[in-house]
Amino acid sequence: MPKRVDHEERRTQIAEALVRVAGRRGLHAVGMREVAAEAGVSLRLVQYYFETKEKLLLYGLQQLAGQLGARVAERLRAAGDNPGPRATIEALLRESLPTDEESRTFHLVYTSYAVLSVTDEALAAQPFTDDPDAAEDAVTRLLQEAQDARLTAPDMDARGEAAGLLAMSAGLGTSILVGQRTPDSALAVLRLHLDRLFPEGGAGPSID
Amino acid sequence: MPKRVDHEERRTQIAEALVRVAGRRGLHAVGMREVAAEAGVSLRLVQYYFETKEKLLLYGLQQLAGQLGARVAERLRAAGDNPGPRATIEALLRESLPTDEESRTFHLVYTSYAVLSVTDEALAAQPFTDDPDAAEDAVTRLLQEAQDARLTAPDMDARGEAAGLLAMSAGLGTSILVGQRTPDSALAVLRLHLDRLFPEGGAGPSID
DNA sequence: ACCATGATGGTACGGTCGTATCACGAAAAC
DNA sequence: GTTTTCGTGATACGACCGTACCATCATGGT
Repeated sequence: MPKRVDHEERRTQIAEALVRVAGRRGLHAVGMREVAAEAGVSLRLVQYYFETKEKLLLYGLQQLAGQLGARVAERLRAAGDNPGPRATIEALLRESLPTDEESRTFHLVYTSYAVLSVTDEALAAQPFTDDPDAAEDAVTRLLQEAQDARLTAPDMDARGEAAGLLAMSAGLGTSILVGQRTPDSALAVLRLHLDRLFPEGGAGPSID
Repeated sequence: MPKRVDHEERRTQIAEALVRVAGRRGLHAVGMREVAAEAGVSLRLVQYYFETKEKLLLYGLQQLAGQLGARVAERLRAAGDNPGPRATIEALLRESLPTDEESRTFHLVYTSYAVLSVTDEALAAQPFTDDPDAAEDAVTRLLQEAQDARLTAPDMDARGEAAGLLAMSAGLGTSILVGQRTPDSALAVLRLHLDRLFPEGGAGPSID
């Protein structure tokens, strides 16, 4: 047999090129040829590792979803439980805001996928329900911890608040994306909400 | 001179077809020919009234933004001030949720435009900053009224809370769109937030 | 009655897209 | 050393897209 190439590595390389192009020119405008050029390979190679464009998009989505999951997990682990639930949640939500250029690209492409998945049934809707559900679970857990530690109101609906928090964070992210709001003002809005959720005095050390 | 046709009416008719097609197959997939077929006119006519596709999209966006503004204004007028600020805000935000098929199409296409506007500089970003700003002003005003009537905390940051409320509403709308959340559960989350904003006892009659 | 002109239909053109086909190099297996 | 098979390149094909061009019809002004 001839030289064996790590398929998964190539696929990742190409998928990363896809994400870069999509972030620059919009997911709707990416073509196989442009992805190939961005990845530094020939068009044929893109076809070789992903037989069809649909599969390429799907793989790109999965990779993006994986990155998001990994990023959130890392945040959770890095922050640990030491700074207190409030700071952990704040760090988590801040991560999910398109602040720097990288996360901006990430959010743009992810949102593009989401919009496409509504009409293009080929793009599985799983990542758009499973991942948010996982995030909701995580935030819910953190809120419950805070509740157990008497940091929040005893009658707080942790799951509902988590859902609201994440929805607000997502909405703020979109606002930043379209240029309506600055990352700083979005963060301020988020903090305002968290301040009401965590009555003064019980908050852990603020990270900034 | 030959028969004169109301250009604005025709343009509206074609733009409505555009929105219908975009809601069905995705904004990225709409072509001039399909829009023409949906509107019941020939391709040439679409070209005649909108010289280029970009102008067609722009017109469609403006019309969509106008519809949104009109819908919100109507809500504000219909609800009036009689049910109290809380109920008015709730009605406002509920309107901005993709509940029925019509508003679902509306939100999908509007979101598609928003995503496109990030990379396609041709699509003016104004509607994506002006309209939300107007909505924020309206909600801020309502919150201030409520604050003056001692329905909310005296130290509430009306503008910040309005921004958060709208962001959460937008995020919930997207969740509904991608099938992660049902309209009912989204509404419940919204009410949960409003309940905390408006302490019990001061709320006006609930509308349902 | 007869034009001038707005409205409309039909169709062709250049380009790009995703995909398929053909061909070749190179290295592991025997 | 030959053969088989993976990896890679170049290129062609058919479809569709947005746009442009040309012809025709209908009608209001004179």
